[in-house]
Amino acid sequence: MNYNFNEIEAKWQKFWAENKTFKAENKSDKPKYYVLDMFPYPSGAGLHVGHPLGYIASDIYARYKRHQGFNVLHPQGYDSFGLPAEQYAIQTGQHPAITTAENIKTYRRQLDQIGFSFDWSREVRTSDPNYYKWTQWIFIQLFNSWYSIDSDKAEDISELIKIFNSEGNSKVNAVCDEGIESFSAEDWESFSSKKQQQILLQYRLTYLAETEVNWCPALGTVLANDEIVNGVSERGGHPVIRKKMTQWSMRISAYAERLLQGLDTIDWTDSLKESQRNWIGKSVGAAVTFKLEGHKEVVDVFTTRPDTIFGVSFMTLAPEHELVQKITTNEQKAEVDAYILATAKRSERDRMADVKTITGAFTGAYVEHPFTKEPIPVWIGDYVLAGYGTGAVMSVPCGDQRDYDFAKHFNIPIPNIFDGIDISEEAFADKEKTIIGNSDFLNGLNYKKATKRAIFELEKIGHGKEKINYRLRDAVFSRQRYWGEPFPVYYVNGMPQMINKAHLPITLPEVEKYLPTETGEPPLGNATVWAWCTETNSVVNNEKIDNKTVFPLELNTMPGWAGSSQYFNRYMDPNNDNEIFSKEAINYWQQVDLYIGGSEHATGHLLYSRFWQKFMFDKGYVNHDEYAKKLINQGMILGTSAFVFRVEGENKFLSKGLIDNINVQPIHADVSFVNSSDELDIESFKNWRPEFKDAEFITEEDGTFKVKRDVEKMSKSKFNVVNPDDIVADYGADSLRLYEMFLGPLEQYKPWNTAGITGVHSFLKKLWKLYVGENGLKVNDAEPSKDSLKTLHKTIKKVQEDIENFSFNTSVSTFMIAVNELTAQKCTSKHILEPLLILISSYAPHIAEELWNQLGHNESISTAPFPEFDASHLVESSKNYPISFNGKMRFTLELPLDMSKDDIEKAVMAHEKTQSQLQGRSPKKVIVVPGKIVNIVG
RNA sequence: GCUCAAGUGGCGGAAUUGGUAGACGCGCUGGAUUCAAAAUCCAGUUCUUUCGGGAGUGUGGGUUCGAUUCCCACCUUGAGUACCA
Repeated sequence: MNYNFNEIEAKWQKFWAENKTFKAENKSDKPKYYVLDMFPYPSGAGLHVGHPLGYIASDIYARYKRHQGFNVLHPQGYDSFGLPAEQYAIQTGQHPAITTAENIKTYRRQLDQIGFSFDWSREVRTSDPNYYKWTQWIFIQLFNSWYSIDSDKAEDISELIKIFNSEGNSKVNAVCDEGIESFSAEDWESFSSKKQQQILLQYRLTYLAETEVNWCPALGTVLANDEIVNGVSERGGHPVIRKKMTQWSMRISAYAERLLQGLDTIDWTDSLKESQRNWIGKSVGAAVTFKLEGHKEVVDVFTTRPDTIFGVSFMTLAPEHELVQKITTNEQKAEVDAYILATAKRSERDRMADVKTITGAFTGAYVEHPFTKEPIPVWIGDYVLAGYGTGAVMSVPCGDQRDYDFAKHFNIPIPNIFDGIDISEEAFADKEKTIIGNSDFLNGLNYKKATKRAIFELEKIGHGKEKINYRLRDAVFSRQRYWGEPFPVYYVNGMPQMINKAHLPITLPEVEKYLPTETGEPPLGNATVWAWCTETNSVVNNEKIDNKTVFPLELNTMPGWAGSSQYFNRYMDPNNDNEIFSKEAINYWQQVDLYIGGSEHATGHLLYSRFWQKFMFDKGYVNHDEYAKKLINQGMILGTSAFVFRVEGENKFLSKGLIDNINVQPIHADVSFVNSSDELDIESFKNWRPEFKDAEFITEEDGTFKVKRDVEKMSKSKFNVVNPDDIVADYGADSLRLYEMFLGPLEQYKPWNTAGITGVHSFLKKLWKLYVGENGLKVNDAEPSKDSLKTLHKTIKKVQEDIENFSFNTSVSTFMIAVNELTAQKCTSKHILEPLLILISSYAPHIAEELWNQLGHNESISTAPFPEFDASHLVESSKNYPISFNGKMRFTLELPLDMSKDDIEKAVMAHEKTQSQLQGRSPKKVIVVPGKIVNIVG
């Protein structure tokens, strides 16, 4: 009987599906464990071997936890809204829903053949109306909330209205828009309904505001900051410009501090936490107000160095700063206008690329120093960003290199306020070594004390206060796209209203064109049949829109991250039509215990979802304000591209060794044309593209044509994609699973090399032979040998440690060693081979399930308990214990057979004592590692 | 520039708390089997050597009886971020 992996794998995949082996119940006597994967976007290209890496790891862990007696939730779904499907629809007219459904089918087939233990009864799709109904519902909850600084959480908007009614807004301490006018209770009552709505909008957690956005004309939509790479769109590489538009925004800035603090409570990788910390960008300092001479306005700045306030020799405003026009004197107007025009012309990209050139202009205006009352000139310069802080800085050239360079360039004085520091060459920015001088009441103080004192003095004269600034901006939530969640919003007199929950979901309408309308409205403006409102809160679904009586609906859709921000909670109760999830479900599953996914979502999905979770926590829907206890980032599997070299200007190809000094152009060749010795199959390559048909190929002396190999990201355009379908067909899913783990540490980037898979494949064949001989099963009830018991328990220990440390690569080696040893020992005992199978079943479930079944078990191996480790089997049965000492010397200690671990330790200790006395040293500690040599630590 | 991660054979990578560096796999070399090939099995495989050894985990120092592991400085690569006041 041979190892027929294709037959075995199909058989057990069918069995698991039919018996719902991995269905998780929301009630159990067992402890719960929730293992989550980042759900995939179902792209048209299907899966390549890099995609399942994280899923294999999480599957091993989920299966391990089941063996340990946990009730495991291990769901999977699809993040199925997104731009590629829409772009495809624009090009072909094919409805995104259709292509998405097809892609999902392919993904499902590909995932199924790898043998994952997903509970598919809990599948979610973000583009499914039954799912995005709840995305819309959360949006409404956010709209109906504001952030109270006093209670430090989201509160219901009705509470805020109550406060406005009774005492106005002067005592309201909220995270809200800047510059809201204060009003009394009487004022509030006198306001029109529209004015009241406008004011409330400035407090809501999701709000409509005119914001400067990243507009991508080619894609016809706005993009979030994390969708832009090097000034062009991540998708397609189109140019992006800044543009003012009315957009929905999420007030994530309200949660900046909690998002930062929460990082300390979760077990995520340090590098990922660090990215989030940088993205949130907290800086502690002071807000300082400078009076403008001859104007009633003031200039507010934010600074992290209030201790250097006496070093201020000029102010710098961003060119876009609103005061610039007002304060510029007539003499300076021409120069300032010219400068503003010049900077406006420069794209964001140019500005980023060229940070060395110092530019700026003097406005002619002066502010007054709050303490010395000296006049300070006000400049504008594009090194000050309009979007950060207040868009204005107090420039301290002696303490900040940029201010220093600016001052040098424009011959502005550079007063020195540091004791004993030479600033003739560069600014001095070392806070630790700072001693302030030349600064009135701050003289002689260090950075910390001077900062405290400066803030105290500023507060005293009403010119400033302590302030914490965050780099984190509110997130723009509108997209001018078709293939996304519609907003549950309609407008009355231009003011947004929420559609009643009873009418949800507001489903996507059919449109003829997926491009924006001719008047520039988003694609949903093309709909002629859709949901519409005849009067407030009365929605008619899917009828022809009657333009006379209708209140218009929001035509934007939500961004990609909307659907992925609560999916992990929806998995707990995915088919619930009445609630996003039941109380029972969330109380049982609580939160994700282990989350595995890529680190590319560090400042996107992984930040937004934490924000929504904190909001859901504030509203009492969930029990934890962090949803994922532990997160692991799997590294990417890279492709090994193959390059052929074409002589510049000729249709002639040179083998790798012949290039020398000839001018050649490297061209990607499909990796399927290249064998493991890097030789190109010239015929296949010629037939690949018509232009290569008649090309000339110059081979090496031995007649082969060699390609150059290079490791790159796996991608269709680089022709280095390896399809898991082919691997499964040739070697089986178990081989694929083992090999992906064997490639290297989970979190590391590593290249794929199909040639190496023979190693794990032959391991599986050996494993099969260990159990099955020519006449069927070889396993019997024989007493296991000491050596076999040792092999087994060594393996149990190692594999358990490996899984708990997520070092899946080394357990594959451990299995190989175990099978080799047991084969050499001619082990046939079921007391060894049964537990071994359970260990392997997490990694290679199909073969394990088959052998388990042949051993006479009717239940799936996934229900078997994890074997217990017994250290007593690991005690050396050999007589000799080599002792490493002093690097060079070795002692051999003779000990009786079958000594206990403690006795060995005592014996070694005694021996070591005499030896070390001879050496003139005394030992501190003796370590006995079962199964290994004895170590002495001095 | 800043932050983070990582540098070990021809390659992917092991090495637990500082204790025999290179497990395991690929590749390569030799052998067995075969008419032959594939497959399988066995042996070898860090470098160097006068066959006694010697050197060796990016480089240079340090701590230690002992360092791939800890400390300091530097170099290289990768990732993220970028005029953040």
